[in-house]
Amino acid sequence: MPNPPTIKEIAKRLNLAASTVSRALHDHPRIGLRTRLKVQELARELQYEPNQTAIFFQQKKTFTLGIVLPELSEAFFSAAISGIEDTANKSNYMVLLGQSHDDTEREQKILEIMKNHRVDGLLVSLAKNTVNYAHFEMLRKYNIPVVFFDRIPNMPDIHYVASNMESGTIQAVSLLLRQGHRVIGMINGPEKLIASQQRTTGYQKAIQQQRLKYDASLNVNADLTKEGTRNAMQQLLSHKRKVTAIVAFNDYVSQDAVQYAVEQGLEINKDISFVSYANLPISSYMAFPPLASVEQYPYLQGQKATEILLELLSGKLAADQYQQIVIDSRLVIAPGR
Amino acid sequence: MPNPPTIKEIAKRLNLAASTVSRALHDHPRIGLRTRLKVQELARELQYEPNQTAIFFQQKKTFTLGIVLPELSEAFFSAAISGIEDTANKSNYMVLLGQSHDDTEREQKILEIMKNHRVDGLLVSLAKNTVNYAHFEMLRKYNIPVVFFDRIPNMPDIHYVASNMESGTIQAVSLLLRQGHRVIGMINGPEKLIASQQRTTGYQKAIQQQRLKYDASLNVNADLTKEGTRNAMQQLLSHKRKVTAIVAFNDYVSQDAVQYAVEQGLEINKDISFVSYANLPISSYMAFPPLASVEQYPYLQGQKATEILLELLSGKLAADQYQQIVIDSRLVIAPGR
DNA sequence: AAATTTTGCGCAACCGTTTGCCCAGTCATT
DNA sequence: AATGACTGGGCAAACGGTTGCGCAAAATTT
Repeated sequence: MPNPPTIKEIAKRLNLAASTVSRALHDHPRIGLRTRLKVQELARELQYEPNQTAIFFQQKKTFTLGIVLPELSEAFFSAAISGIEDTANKSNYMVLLGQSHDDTEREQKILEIMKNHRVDGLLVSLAKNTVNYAHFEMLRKYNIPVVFFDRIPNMPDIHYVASNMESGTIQAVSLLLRQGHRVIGMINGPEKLIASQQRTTGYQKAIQQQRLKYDASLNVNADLTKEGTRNAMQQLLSHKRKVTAIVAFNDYVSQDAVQYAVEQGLEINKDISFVSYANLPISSYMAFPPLASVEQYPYLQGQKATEILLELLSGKLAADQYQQIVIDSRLVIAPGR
Repeated sequence: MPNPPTIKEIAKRLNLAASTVSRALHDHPRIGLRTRLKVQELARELQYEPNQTAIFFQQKKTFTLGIVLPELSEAFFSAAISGIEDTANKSNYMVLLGQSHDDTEREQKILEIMKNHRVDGLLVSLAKNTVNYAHFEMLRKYNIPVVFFDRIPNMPDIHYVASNMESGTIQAVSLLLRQGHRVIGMINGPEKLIASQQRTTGYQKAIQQQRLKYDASLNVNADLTKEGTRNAMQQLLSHKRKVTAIVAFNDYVSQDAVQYAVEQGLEINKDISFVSYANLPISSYMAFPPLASVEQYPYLQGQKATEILLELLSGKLAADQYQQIVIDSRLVIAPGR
């Protein structure tokens, strides 16, 4: 009862060496069948369980993956983490969690702690204002592999999984164009974000496919806050051309924009229509859900990123074989529309 | 560059014993000022960092808390985990995550793995169909303290933090009564859930405070699925007395119920009104948000539960001083109503 | 029957840190 | 000058498991 049984304990009782017991438990071929069975039986009887901390220490490996992401309360991330967890668990890895709450400083601290905790590898989605990547460079020295997902840094020589917003954006804008919209506003995210740039590119391509002219003043960068969105809407609604449709950065932004439009007396889906990028599984309950939404496959992203990390850890992949996986986003038409 | 510096390394370079270095780094008073400074300087220079896995092993402590909960995609839990994480981090603990996805079997597996990973303690919110608690009893043998939160087992001698749904329910029903409603339906959760029972009690008390009679047929148990909710609504709407208000188990249920009512041609907030229990921070975007919602303070619950666990771990609290904290829920009127 | 290989197991070091105990030198007390 | 009390530091064990190497006995080959 007091102390959990150890290998030494088993060895003593059976008059064997600890090494023999260890090997027997691992079905080492050099151990005779009889002793092997004896050992395994006693181990079962004593309910022996290896002390993982000892193994971690000895093997210099913790079977732990660190996850650093901005906010679990964002549906995208809580879906992604399920993909991560499921994949990690299949390979007997556990998941250490850290939320940056979109604060770079906190992100750095978490990284520091995780490094000290000796996680085997890291899965990271950046805080939205992280522009300095020194804390990630630092990890290279410690040989801790990092795979980024979704919010990836603008940095060479990294592993990442991200969705390409371009394809989904093309589809979204094309849909609006097919529906006859000609003046389409875009509430985009922070300019430096890759995801914002991809949205811009997609928007341009879709417009130009129809031999229309791209009007940069219809593409407004906002900061994803409610206030920012409202300002962007104000700007778009006062555009000299009449905006009849909006592509919003994500569902949260979309809903804030809808709210503003309603306040301005506009009738949704008549005066103005919305498409968005899927963050919310519950948008069917919304007063005015977007016409369509670009799916970003969060679970899949988490899964792929974890798979890469695991391959890096198992040596199947060399650290400098940089994996850069892009998952095409895809437009999903809201049911019943 | 090859191996990270160790205490032994420092000791060798300074011609000291490892023990002296260790003590010097910990500002042990028995070490002279001069050597202490010398050691600390070299440590800084070499960028020495203690090998946590070695410390974990030696101290039989991992500074890791295991979190087991049903679903991070439920807003309640993603808020709770922030409370947990923040509190844990303050005391230099990290958080190991495991989602049961409301599957008892998976819950057991996670517990097993976490035990093997030697987490110092556990914070658990039960899968909704967990009725057998053997896997938790097992943890006692390993001296791993567990604090339950929100979804707590019906079991004596445990630590827990949970919100008491009764107070909020009384307030919710009272509000409806004040507004003139006399026939109030309740879509409750699974009968065996403590949270369901508390809702029932609260409902009864509020009714009886007004010298009205409790009608059990107005209190319907459902399984929280969309179908279950629709069945419950059907039952309530066909009640011989005309139901003019509904208390829904949570916001998800509420929205499903609203949807059903709308389909039946009822006008929300006129023919029928809804109050609910807060799960969704975004209900302001809903087509028909509940009139009011019972707040359950997820962040606070996570925080309190973690505080208790930390006190248990630090020995401030004995394992058998069972902490059972109940946080009163409180009705929050939706803004602008 | 001798030489060789195989089989089965033990010895001991090692991973990095902490900590109880011991010891030598220094200083202060009688 | 002898005794005692500090001061500053070292020795070695311990935490639990793994693994390279060595060695004897058994089995096989010649």
